[in-house]
Amino acid sequence: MPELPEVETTRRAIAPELINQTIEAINIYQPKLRWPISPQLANCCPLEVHEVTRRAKYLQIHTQLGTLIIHLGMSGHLRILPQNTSLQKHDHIDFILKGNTLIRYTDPRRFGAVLWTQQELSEHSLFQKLGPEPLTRAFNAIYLFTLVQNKSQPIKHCIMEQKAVVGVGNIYANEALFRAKIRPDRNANTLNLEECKLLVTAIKNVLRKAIEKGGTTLKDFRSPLNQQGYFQLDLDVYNREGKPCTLCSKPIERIKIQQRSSFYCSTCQQ
DNA sequence: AATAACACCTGTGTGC
DNA sequence: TGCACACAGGTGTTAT
Repeated sequence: MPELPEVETTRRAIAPELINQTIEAINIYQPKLRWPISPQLANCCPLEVHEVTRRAKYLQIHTQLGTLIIHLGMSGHLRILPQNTSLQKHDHIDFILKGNTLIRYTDPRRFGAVLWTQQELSEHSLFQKLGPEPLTRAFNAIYLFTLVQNKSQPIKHCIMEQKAVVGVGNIYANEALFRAKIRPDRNANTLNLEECKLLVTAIKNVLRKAIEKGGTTLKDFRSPLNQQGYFQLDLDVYNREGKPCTLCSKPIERIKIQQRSSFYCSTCQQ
């Protein structure tokens, strides 16, 4: 489900519920996520939340004792619910707030993670190898052009790896490459500076627009307030195999790149 | 060291 | 209906 726009949409929805509030209890129903949930997690309450931030696709809930780190994996989501809401299949964790609210973590495939750390986040292993945030000046054409020089892999994989840049997943990688008019299977080191500039701009624009629209709801993405996203209405190539290109009407093609479905227009993208 | 494939897990859709 | 298989918004680990 979640790439950067969906994670950011989630962050914006839960932040007002959490900031300056207290998590009074954490109920764990299923500890087997990507990494087993530490038993310590249930024992650290009450937690006073100071701030809710995002780095790449990770949510960071900062408290007086440490930080909760949440990753939604492929199918995870958070919801804001009244405390009497009954549990359903795949509900794994409840964060019980003071008052009548809880925040519930649900994740059918359990590729996501909920971690507790008292480390400085800059020293945490999860954040060591991440590239720059896409919506900052650190992610720019010269940076990407320099990095791409010794990359012998498809450019689509390069921008999805969370090393050249973070937050880009399969939907937005396809969409950004279409907007930049670059084929997803181009070897990264064949991009010239101008193409890097177009790609950087396309990534920034597509992510900004998707955040504005509350993310992409293909199937089941909902914000914690149960609102769907609307960026799927703006998709040019993702999941549009055989449908006409929005620019030239030629049918969109689908290929596999590093095991992931990749969609492009063979006329508009070079 | 860089790159590609695999693994984790459940649900859904398709074709026989 | 049932079954087998492909596929799904991610990423750490293992193999090449």
